[in-house]
Amino acid sequence: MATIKDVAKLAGVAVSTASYALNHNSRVNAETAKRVLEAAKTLNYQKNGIARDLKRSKTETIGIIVQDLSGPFYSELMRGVQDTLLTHQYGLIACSSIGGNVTTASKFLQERRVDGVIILAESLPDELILQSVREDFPIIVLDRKLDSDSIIHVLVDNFSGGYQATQHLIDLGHKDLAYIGGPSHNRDNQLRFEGYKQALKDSCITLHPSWILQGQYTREGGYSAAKILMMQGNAPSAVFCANDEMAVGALKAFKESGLHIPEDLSIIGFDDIEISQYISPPLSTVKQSNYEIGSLAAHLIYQALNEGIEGKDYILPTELVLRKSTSAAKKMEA
Amino acid sequence: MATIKDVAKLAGVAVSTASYALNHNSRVNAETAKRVLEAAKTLNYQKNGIARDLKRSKTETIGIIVQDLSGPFYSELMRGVQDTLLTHQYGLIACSSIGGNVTTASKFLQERRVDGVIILAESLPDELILQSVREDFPIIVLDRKLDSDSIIHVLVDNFSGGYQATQHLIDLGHKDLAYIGGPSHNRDNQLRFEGYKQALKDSCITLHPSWILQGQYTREGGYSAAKILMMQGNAPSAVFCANDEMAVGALKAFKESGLHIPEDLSIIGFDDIEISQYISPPLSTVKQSNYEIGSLAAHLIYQALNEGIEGKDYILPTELVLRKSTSAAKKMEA
DNA sequence: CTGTTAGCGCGTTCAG
DNA sequence: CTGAACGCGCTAACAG
Repeated sequence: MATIKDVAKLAGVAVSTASYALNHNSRVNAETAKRVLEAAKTLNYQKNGIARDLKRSKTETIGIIVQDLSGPFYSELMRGVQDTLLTHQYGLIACSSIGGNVTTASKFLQERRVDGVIILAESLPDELILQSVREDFPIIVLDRKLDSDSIIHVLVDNFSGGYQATQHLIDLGHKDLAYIGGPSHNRDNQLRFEGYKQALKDSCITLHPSWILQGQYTREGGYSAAKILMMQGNAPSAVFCANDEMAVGALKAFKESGLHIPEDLSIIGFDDIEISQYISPPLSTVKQSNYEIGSLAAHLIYQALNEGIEGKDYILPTELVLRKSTSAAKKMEA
Repeated sequence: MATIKDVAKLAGVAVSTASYALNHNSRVNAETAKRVLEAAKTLNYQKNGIARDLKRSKTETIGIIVQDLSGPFYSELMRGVQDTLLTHQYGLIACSSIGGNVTTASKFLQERRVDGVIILAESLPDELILQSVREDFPIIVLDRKLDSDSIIHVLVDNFSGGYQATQHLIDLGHKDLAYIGGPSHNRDNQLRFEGYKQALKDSCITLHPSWILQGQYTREGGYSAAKILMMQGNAPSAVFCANDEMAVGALKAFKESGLHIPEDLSIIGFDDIEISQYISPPLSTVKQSNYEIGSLAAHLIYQALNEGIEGKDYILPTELVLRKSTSAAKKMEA
């Protein structure tokens, strides 16, 4: 447990000199520096990063709080964050929001252990975030909209995405449009649903309550929802699933029942997850660039830390990705 | 950026008193404590965790270094770690090993920012780990075996797993057993292969070199290996794939060639990844309990920190998971 | 029993 | 190249 003092003593210099030498500051004579470095090696000296951070009052590290470290969080998003921070020489550490408010999440948020945080954890209470607002501590929230202009939001335009997906089906001539949604309290889901409703409204199509189903955002949920839909008798001609996972499940259910996709029924998802392009037929979907979200979040945090920005909100557009699971409606009246 | 000093000043007490009050130490009179707490609230005081850690020389946080924060790392394992640390009131932060040795990984390892680390990142150089060995800093390595008795290893018994899988096929009457392996330098793969060879030997079955193939641990690799196997003419009656990914690929290849699994050919994998149970037929495989590994790792680190243990190594057993991709060999000679 | 003084942990950095 | 202050909170020892 050698400290810089030990190194200095062994090298026969002052602590300050040792510090300069160890940080390769040129004001130290090469000879001396070498002696210091050797002493450090001999003693197996390792700097105490905590002391350093304390003194410099910065950590050059950003924290990201995710719902569950063990869950499949958005990997593209994480990659975007990582890549961007790396170019700015910032480190990244992640923690999960589980465990009440004595967790690492609150350490990140309240105890200055990181220079800024990115939050992607629905279960983290609003209050905890709001309480953590303070000068010069950028907080980027990706999973909700909070009422504070010290918080920067990066969100996806879920409403438009839902609208786009629905409008696409309508454009193909579909009028009987089911919606398989995610958890009802989920904000993203609500907005996608709003988009769906608005699109129907704008085309004067009446919403059919029995075609509004819940699939919990899971593959199994989508599967069951699709089964229910078929059991009801009056099947729709197209289905908009609020995420791709459910769409995959629903697709399976429809295919099992002998329906041909997209000939008999069109299906569109949301998210553009990886397998969407591999399943058969490849899934049409609405894409949100998670990499871009992550990268933007990281970029904003860097800016906030180094140049300063006003707490602005960013809403990223969604993009329709058309593959093979949607096609023109059959002419029923023909 | 209020500090404890400001709080003390506002409350009209000494800094030490403020500290006691904030930590709910009973030696401070309730009245005074209340004044302090109020002052803290007024000033929106938040303790500087870094200063605290520095003084106490411990962080009560464990770091886990994974290959890639954005990749699909073993989620069950992470859950095991999380659960266990939580019960001991330790925090967990994760970082990835990418980015050279100026990364957060080295901050974890060398700068005392965490009380201990768990490593699950093949790309992290051995030297970096070895350099980081020091008194009272537990390091648990899950992905390799290092030559230092200050390092604790938690590994899976890959040899036995390979043996089990092979023996299972032998028990079913198979004698023509192919092996589709992972990267040859990969330790896990080597051991699984050793297990395979040993099992053959113990049953006096000669190893057939043209049935030993390489699939790089990827689905595509497994697919190609299976194709090659079939092109060779003398197809085996059973295949042991060193991981499930390759087994999935191989299965696809065999099915495409019109083989019926398991009637025409038995196939067994390794890892028990999630999709193994969903594919058709569900894959028989060798399971390693990742949750258990994670939980054990966390437990060991806690013990090392609080009670002390000798750097011992732990090898966890594997378990055969029989599903539908293996069945009795056809009687060729009948 | 309550509150205060003072030193510590460790590295950084300014004035000399 | 060095001495000393500093960042901030903790805590042992002491005084009232």
